[in-house]
Amino acid sequence: MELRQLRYFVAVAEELHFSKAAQRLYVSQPALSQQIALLENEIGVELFIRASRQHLRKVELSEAGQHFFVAAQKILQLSQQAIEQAREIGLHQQVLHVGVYKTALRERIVELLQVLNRDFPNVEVKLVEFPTPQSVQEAILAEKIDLGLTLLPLHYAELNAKVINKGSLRVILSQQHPRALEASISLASLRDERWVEITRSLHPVYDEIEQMCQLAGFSRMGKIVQEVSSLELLISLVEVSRGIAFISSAYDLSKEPNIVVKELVHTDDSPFVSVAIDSALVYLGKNGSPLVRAVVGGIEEGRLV
Amino acid sequence: MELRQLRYFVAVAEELHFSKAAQRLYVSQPALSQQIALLENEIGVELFIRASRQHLRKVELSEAGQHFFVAAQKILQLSQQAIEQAREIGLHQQVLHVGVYKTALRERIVELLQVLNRDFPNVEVKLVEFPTPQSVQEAILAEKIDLGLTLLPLHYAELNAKVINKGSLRVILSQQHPRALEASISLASLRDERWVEITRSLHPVYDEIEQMCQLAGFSRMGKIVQEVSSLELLISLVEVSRGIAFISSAYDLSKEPNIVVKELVHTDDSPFVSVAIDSALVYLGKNGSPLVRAVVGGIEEGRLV
DNA sequence: ATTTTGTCATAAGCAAAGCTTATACTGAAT
DNA sequence: ATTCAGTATAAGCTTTGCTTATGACAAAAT
Repeated sequence: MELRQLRYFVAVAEELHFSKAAQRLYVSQPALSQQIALLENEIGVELFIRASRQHLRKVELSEAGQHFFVAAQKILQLSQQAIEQAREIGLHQQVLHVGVYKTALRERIVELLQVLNRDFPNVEVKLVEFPTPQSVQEAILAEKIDLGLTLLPLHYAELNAKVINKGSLRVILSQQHPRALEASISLASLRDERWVEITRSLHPVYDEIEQMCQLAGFSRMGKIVQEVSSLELLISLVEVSRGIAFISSAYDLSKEPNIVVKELVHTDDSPFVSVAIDSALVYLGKNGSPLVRAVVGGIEEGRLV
Repeated sequence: MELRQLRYFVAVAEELHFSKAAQRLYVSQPALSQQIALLENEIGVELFIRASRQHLRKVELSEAGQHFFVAAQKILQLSQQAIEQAREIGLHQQVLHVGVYKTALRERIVELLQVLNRDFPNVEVKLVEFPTPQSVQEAILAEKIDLGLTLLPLHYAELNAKVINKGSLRVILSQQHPRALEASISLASLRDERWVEITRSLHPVYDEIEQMCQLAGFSRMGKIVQEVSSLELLISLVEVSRGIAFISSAYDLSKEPNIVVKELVHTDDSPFVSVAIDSALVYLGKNGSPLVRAVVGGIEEGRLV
């Protein structure tokens, strides 16, 4: 018997529905059925009375299943407590320095802080802001911070990354822009626009974007009317219709009143290779502290994303 | 976190020694180290202070590890109780009919009964004896018994088997036999002996043995001075020096005062293909009851063998 | 001091377990 | 009858865990 089977069993017992429980557990329904069957075989007792048989429309707990349900809940609860207790003792008053790329990724930052607060309540988290994605990575190498929340790609082989948000490239326009009301926008149709952009040296994927445009049949060379050093400035310039701009979907712009965000659509006459702008947790590959590894591992389990 | 990791952790915490704990768990030491490392990573806390560092000669529990140890024991105990409780409710007053091949396999029978008594105390076990290995299998097919403890090979495709004892062929001699004191015996050196044997129709591997002898360069044809219908009689005849006989290592003959058991040894001038006489639990492949499946599964886990 | 021994960690390859997609089955509703 | 909802079964693939072999490191022995 394994705890996974107890987790699965409890989910089914609560939902009284295999498919729904499977969804909740983020696994397929057959995987769930299989694990429950294994559990029942090991115990030698049917825990559920299936919907198919017995002209029932719902799954029901058998008598043995009802008792097992209570026991399983208790075991899972104790397991969780055991982990938390060990953390409380072992990580007492530890400090975790987290470097972040600007405030722009604030959605992710908030989620990360919530998870840390829930799972590692005794760890003190100190946020440190950095101006560029790469500067975050440098700070990790220099061991000034334990963990970084920043954009890929990685610039150093010594670093590991766990992607937490698969970002795609979007276009932002001023509300006054003639195309602000169009439902969809293809890349090729932007060939004659004027652009604002982050300075190339600060830009993680400047060249990749140019490449993408070339594939769509045009170049932004000479059409970038202004280069700026910060995202805030970039957004402000788009707001006042200085030009339009590319921006990652990782940024939440819903609170910018004069900005319209457009997804780029693939069309037959305008196919293109999209540029990935993934946000990720970055940390030292070797000699990572147990705390950092636990945090990184826990992120995926709690399905932050 | 999984229960396996807790089981491993408790073993190490009790032994304070990775290698010894690994032995007790029937796994290799690296597998154990790996699982403990995974557990520590998930929790984010070192549970042990390793022997290598800190000039200690023993592994020690860290402060967090000590508390986790108590919790882990409790969790494992509750898990066991949950299974037992479910069995008590679900298998209440069930009867398990176990067919066995004679009393000859008595060692295995005793072990099986002990396991059943420990893990399924509410199940009433009824033993039924059969005269031949095949008759046990027939009784399973006819659903007269739920489970059989008998010798391979299987005679019906509908049956499944779980080997619990890999038997090899041995030779028994009377204590008066001229070779009774020899340390080792090769098959080829038995070419001129006189044999007693079980009647061919009752014998599971009569032909295989003849084949094996042929490979060793001789035949028993005409040298079998008597065929009998029971093992007891066979042994008695060997005792009174009527001849010698092959017998499976599955049988315990230590209490037969006038019998000497000899392992067959491979030598360069007497190589041979050994005949397997494996004892196994046999049961219906399809539609096996949960109880039967749990029993068969539990055997391996408890390492009956 | 150097070698040997004891102990745990690491590495690489392999076997087993679990997961996913696709499909079959079963009773109920239309 | 036919469709629908819900679960089981099957087949293939991926991940996990296990094994054997090797490395690192400190203590004990020579």
